[in-house]
Amino acid sequence: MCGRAATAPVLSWNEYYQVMGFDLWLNFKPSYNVTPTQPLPCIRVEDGQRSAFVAKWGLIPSWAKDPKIGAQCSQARSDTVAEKPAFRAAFKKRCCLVAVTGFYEWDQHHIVKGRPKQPYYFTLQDGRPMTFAGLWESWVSPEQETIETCTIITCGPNEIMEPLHDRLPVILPSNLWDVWLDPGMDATVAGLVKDEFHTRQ
DNA sequence: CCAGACGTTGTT
DNA sequence: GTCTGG
DNA sequence: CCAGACGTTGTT
DNA sequence: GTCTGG
Repeated sequence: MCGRAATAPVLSWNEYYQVMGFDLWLNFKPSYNVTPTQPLPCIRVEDGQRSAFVAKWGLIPSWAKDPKIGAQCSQARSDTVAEKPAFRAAFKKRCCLVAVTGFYEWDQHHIVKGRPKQPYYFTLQDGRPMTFAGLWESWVSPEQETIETCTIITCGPNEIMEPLHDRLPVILPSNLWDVWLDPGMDATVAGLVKDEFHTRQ
């Protein structure tokens, strides 16, 4: 992973879809700056098969009366996600991958360090898309409209992020995708939260 | 018992 | 849905 | 987090 | 200044 002053992603979405192994995804409109409540491309396992879906960023728990809570549930801390009422149900049964080409993070220490106030764009060093550990949820509105949402897991910073910011999305290497997606592997998943989340990528 | 929260971030 | 605070 | 708004009405 | 929406 590396950070640079914010610029455009390095992979086209067509290339991205190919790398991720999915067909072109007609109902997702790529964006250079996704914000909470906007759609993100996700991957989950249904009947033992990976499938792609689009979910609004910002998890709305199934019990929510007001969907606005979703905007505040755009991230879930790795150290508490298993217990928090808003996330624990999804954590047990609805882990997903969130697929992006990169992400922005603002410089938390710009004033103290005398740096310009600006966001940085982070990608993997080789420019491949990256895959966040996420959760998804399904919420039914009073009008019986179903809304699928997602959140991303965050952990502490690695050595690259640390000078800029104290949080970092959990980026799963490809050998952990199936582990994270397996709904039957609670113990392993819990282990991931405690251990792998804090390793460096 | 009922009512209300349920989350993250930041903080010169 | 489930927990906490009053 | 940042960006952008920042009002009024009504009241089974 | 502070809240809301993205």
